[in-house]
Amino acid sequence: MASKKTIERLSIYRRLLGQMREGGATSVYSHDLAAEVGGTAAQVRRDLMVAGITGNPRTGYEVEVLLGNLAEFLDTPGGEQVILIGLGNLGRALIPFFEAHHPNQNVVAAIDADPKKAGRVIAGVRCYPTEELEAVVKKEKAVLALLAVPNASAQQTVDRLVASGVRGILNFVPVPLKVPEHVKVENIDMTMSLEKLAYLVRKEMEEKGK
Amino acid sequence: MASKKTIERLSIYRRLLGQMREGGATSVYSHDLAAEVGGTAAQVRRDLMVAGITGNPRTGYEVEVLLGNLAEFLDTPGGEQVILIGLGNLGRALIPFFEAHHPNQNVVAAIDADPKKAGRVIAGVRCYPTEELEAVVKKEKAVLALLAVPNASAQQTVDRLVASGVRGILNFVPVPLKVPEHVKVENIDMTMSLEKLAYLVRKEMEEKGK
DNA sequence: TATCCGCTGTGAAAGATATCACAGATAGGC
DNA sequence: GCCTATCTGTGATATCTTTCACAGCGGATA
Repeated sequence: MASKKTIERLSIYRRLLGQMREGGATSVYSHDLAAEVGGTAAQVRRDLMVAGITGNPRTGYEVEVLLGNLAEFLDTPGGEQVILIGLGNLGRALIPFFEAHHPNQNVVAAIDADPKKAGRVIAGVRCYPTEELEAVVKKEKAVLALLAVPNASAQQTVDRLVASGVRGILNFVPVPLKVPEHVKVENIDMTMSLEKLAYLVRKEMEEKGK
Repeated sequence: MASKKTIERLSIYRRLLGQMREGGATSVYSHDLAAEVGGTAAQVRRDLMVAGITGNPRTGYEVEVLLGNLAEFLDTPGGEQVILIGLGNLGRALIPFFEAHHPNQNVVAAIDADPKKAGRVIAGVRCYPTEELEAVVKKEKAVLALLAVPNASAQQTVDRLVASGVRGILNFVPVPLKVPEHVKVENIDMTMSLEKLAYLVRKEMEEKGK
């Protein structure tokens, strides 16, 4: 029912509302949120409508209530266990990043091909060798995975994750993954994003040239 | 003319074609590319059409030629200089990542608030203190920036980048940035992506439940 | 209690994106 | 040299997403 785009914005609204609450805000209008995220008020209202959230025609939305509604809509009760695969530069950087921001998704273990890393605890997360991937996924009941391995081993790692029961993969590897229908993949494609940015900037500058 | 979505896919096609060339492929059909990226053949043809690229009705597209056409369409001749702001865990991980994949965008310098890092060379990139941001942007003719600073300093850093002449920002900070019209921002919002993934997985599982 | 103002909730319209489906092209077989 | 099978290029169509625009509500005000 709710489109991907809507989910993305709801997540962003929530984060913003958290900051607004810190700042002492108790209620917001759709146009306040819109201004913060650079969208339109109608869009915000439509998104909230899709999530079944309703405000007050005179006072807008109560921040506290809205945060509760968004959590109810977006979050899985109890949260999810997340396993990190690949402890290269990027993989290691991801741990503190997600720890900091995410109460509802928890990085519970890491896997790396380098046997020297097995048994070590990196940024609070225990590391295991690749052989134990299946065992760790099952023991920790990991439903989500962060994939940050070398390109060449991405697909075979994914196959093992899927076979072990992982249902969602946040993919940092610039390779398209093949997964069965019931498994979801979200790609974080930094090199593509940088190319896109370069293209947009060039077009903008050509525009100006005319 | 070409939509953002189209640019994204063209960039992905190109990367794939590079790999295919390694694998010895000399020509591809639209449905080959489609199968690799998980799209439709019509979509691929339409994208290439938008880029003004044309194939042969009998033999498809010649890999070598197609790569050339895509480079001509996507790349700025001479490439772009990129400056990295913020050398925390994430920032440091980004350098080798982009070095590896990107001939056309070059990370030429880094900035960090920690004065201990100034003067050091990290992963081949020289680091400067924050005071020198404007000078470095100008000296290096940086047009693009990678933003990986703490949330609280994101906006003020962006203002300085924009004032120095940066035209595009790849933003890793989970805060919406305010920039003037002529500056482009692409957000890499990992925490949002993880939440989205969690949501999609939950929905999928509920679906199955019924 | 009655009036007013500015917000929400939402059908309807517009705009953007993806898919369909087929005419036309062409390499290869005969 | 002609026929065939199969692909491209692209109007037309369908679907998805955003925006418009306004009825209706509800608190503030007097």
